[in-house]
Amino acid sequence: MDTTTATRSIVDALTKAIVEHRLHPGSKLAEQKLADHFGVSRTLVRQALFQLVQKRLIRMEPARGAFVATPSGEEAKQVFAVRRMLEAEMTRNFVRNATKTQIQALQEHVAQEKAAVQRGDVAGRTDLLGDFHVRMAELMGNPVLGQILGELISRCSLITLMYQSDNAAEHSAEDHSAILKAIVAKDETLAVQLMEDHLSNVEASLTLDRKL
Amino acid sequence: MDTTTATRSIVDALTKAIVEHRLHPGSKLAEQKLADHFGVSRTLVRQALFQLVQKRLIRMEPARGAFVATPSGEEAKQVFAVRRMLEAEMTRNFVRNATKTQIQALQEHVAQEKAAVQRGDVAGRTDLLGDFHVRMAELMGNPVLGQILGELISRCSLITLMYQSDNAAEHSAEDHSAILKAIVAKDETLAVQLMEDHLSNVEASLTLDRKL
DNA sequence: TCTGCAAAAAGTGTATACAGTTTTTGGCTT
DNA sequence: AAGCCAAAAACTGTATACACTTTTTGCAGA
Repeated sequence: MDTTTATRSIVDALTKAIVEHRLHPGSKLAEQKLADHFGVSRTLVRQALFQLVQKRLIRMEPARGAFVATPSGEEAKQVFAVRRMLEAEMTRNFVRNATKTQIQALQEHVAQEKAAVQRGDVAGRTDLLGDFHVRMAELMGNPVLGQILGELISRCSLITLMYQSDNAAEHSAEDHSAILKAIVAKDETLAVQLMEDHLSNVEASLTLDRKL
Repeated sequence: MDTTTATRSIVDALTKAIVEHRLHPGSKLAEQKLADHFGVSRTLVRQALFQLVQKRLIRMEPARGAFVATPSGEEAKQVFAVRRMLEAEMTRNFVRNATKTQIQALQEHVAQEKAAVQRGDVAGRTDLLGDFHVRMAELMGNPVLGQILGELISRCSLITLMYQSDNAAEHSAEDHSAILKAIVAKDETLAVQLMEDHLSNVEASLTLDRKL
């Protein structure tokens, strides 16, 4: 197996674990334990950890090791600010250029979201709600944008875990539905506005200013 | 020295070399040679190389090694598209919120650009022209945005080297000056428009569709 | 029981070793 | 002289070794 693949699978596994909240913010990530778990040497684990540092999902302290990241409230606001910039324009472009097939793909996604909400599947729901945004970026045929957004959204899953005050994020599925409706109606201004509002709502539902 | 610092300095040195065109797209980066050059073992060099892969400045081929990236024309367009999204909004926010001190800082930067252009300092000019955008992002007090933009701009320096057809980018200093003038005049719409046009001009000055 | 401290254990940071692959070299054939 | 193949060299991918740092453990003293 080439190094890229081996390291990549560790990065993916750890990313998944963090995004799905199986690893909590602040948790220690001991290299040897991870190495044993994945059946490889520390070398590959370290390579993976360094990549996760760059994705801002973990931090490394000199001689103390790696820990799941604990983004500050300030950082959270910045992440949301960038997301609004990117996703507003993304939405605008989507309204202008999306094909029927692409819109249909998004509609199916939203249907899945609703199903997850209805059956109380919290993990699946969280996953799908983030995926909505990534999916949209991918459909735009701009992988550069898709990758940046994907990373920002990963960070958001840490942020929401740390700062969620209530379950206001449950409205997200409805927000997505409304955005999609505006897209279908080719109402560019409304779709953009709804997307911005949606992201602001998610941010507002967090208590980013609480003291630590 | 903690690992972060050691590896970081290698990443920075290689980044600088690539951005400043001392390492050309496609060049082989042999690990042992780099290790000897930096006076460290291959271990640290490899860590640095992996980070550069994530920054999209190099690519690694299985069992063949690392090479300076050769971004495709398509990728270049995507990078510029994302830059327009981010920098348009960044400019809007800047007009709204920038303090006198911040505007002054940008004015001094533009003055430096003009000086570099006037004395024919190509390397310094290229550096400063990219820095204008990074500086603006930093002044906005959003490091998350700053970092993303910084990486996109690094990639642009590879892109411009590969696809530059003429020296149309020489107009950039004037563009920056015009943008700044609109900012001073608090003309939000104009400033945003000029920034978008500026980025489109830079992109248009490249021959991104040429066959390889 | 609680505090402090020293020894031991565990963990990180870097270098090196080694297996497997790719590239280069050099000679042999045509 | 050009092309081809095998041996050698160079290089990558992973594991391991080792020095140094941090954390834990366990015991002595108050």
